[in-house]
Amino acid sequence: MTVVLPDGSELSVPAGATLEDVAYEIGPGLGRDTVAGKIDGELVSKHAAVHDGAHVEIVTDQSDEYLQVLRHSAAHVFAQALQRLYPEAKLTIGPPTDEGFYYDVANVDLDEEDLAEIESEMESIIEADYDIERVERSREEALSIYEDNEFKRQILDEEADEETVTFYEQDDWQDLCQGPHVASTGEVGAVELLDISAAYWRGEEDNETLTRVSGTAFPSEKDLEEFLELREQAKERDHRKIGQEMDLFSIPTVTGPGLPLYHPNGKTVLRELSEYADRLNREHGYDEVETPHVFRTELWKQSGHYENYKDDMFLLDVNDEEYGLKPMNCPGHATIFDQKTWSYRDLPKRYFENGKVYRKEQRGELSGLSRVWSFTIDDGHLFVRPDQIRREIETVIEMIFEVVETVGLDVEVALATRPEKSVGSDEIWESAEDQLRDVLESGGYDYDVEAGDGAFYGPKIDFSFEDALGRLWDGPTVQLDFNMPERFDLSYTGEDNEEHRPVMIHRALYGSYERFFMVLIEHFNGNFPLWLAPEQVRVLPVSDDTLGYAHRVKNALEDVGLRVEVEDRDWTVGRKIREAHDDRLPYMVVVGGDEEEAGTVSVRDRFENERNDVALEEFVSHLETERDEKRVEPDFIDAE
RNA sequence: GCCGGAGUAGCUCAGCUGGCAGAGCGAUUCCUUCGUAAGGAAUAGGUCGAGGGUUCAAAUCCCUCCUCCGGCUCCA
Repeated sequence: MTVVLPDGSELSVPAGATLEDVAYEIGPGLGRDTVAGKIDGELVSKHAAVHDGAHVEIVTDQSDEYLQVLRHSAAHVFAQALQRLYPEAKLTIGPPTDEGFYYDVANVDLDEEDLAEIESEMESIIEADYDIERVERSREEALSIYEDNEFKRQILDEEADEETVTFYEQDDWQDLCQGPHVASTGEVGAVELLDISAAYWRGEEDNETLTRVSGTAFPSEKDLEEFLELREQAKERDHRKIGQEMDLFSIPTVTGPGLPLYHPNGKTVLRELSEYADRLNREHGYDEVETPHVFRTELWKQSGHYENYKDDMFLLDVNDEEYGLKPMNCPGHATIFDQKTWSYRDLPKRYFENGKVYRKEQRGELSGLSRVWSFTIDDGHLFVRPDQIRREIETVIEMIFEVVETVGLDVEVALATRPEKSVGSDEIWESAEDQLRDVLESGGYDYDVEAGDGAFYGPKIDFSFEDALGRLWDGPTVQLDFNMPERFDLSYTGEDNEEHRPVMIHRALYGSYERFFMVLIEHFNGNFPLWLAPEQVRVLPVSDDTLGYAHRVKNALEDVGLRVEVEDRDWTVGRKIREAHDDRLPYMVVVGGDEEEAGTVSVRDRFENERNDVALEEFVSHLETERDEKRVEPDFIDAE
């Protein structure tokens, strides 16, 4: 039979060959170095048998996948160490992750102080350099080994359909596992246990709570140190820390959880963002609307939110009538649409509102600005004819990419398709999904398909961003909705003089301002582009003698709408510069007697570039351009 | 909501084997008027997250609650 190698070439191998055999077939050196392999893209043990026509790839310690294999083995080292110290601990699953590995265990009580002890036990296992061996056992034998471990038994019952299952052994310890693993525990190199948390068995809330210990592993101590260093640096970018440092926002205990207060600096950034969105919306034919923060629950019953999300809504009793803070803007917008009759000629109708909504999220979920109880959606709702869906979706995606590119973010795109529980006919779902897919394809966008992840009312395209720690958060979105028009009995009169049902499209360019702000803070590390910077220029007089001139410079900059302050504390120039850098100013200008006489300024930017004897008008006009073009970095002084 | 960690001055944090609540930064006042990353001195600033308990004595030990952090689960 033949297998296909990564370069597309074919290799013929004897029937029953394993990946390791394939590697030896390619070359004895590669055979010896083989750690694991991939068959049709799936990481498997080097002992796995290949099938005819399989796309195979050999994993050696030079491969990207090697780290995954090594970390999987590190999870085993952890589990062995744990069971040496706590023989009663029950193992469940312990896979590698992007950052390291974890192992979920039961029947053991751990706190952070125990980790150090386990870690040193792990180190002695690594030092002992036990061979890691793959062993096949019968199902019966496996079941008897796990007589007291209902989790492993469940795995055997549900996942192992073969009569033999594989174990990996090291020293006197073994674990039911498909592998692959490195050759010996010594190969694991450097490990560190990072965290202890809880996880539900099989990820289901009703199941047992397990203890999850997560850690990371690298081939060498040096790699581990580098990783930990990067992790520390990432924490420095945390929006909560920068938000405090730059006086952007706060979430004091007294206001309640997840209810952020925006300080003047933070509000300035948000205002710039909303002005940008307003401009884009106007350019694309949106009409701005406004709706209140609270409605009779009748409205939420009509929209269906009440029955689905009642427990997560803030409900109020007003004169014996129930009201609810709005968790979404769409019912309000649908109601506006419903206030008059529409012709097919009027569509698409595009409404827009920066609407603050309130959702009582689970307490354990709240986190900085990324998950809050009150947030503002840059919410757009489009009421369209079925034949207009494609064009409108296309435009929304263009708008989203304009925003994303303007700020220089990386975004991941996912098409979420019909879930099991959904409303709407097969035809309309199929057509809608096709149109979304088609827009993504013809636009040449890279995207993943998340099958069954759509909303119950329609398919959607989600755009997500990474935070400083690499966690993904949903941002912009565009969603089709077949449900809301039904529930609000929306209609328009068609060319045929019959009533027709419009389709609703929900969309947000930022997602929520809160979350987008969080992503931007971490993305820029607080070093906002000029157009977003809360304070754009700080004027630093050399001494009190030039305070007057400093204010004249400030006025000249403010005349073109720049945000400027004069540093008038009686500090040394060095100190003023230091402070302005700490405050992440894009630009500072130093003025003294020389500048006053010549009518110039000395410019310094956040990259510590300096340029003296600059004509004020030249600086002002550059800043206007830099701001209006939304350039990401200060570029008045070209780096030489 | 679940498991683990944490909450002390405006900020960052020390004190926590029980015995007078501390430091640095910031703030205020005074001196200094300074040329490209911290000039000097003095002063003020605290219900130690909240409530209860143990004790002669609690920031420190115990209980309950609140809030935050890391994961899990959830996310219209």
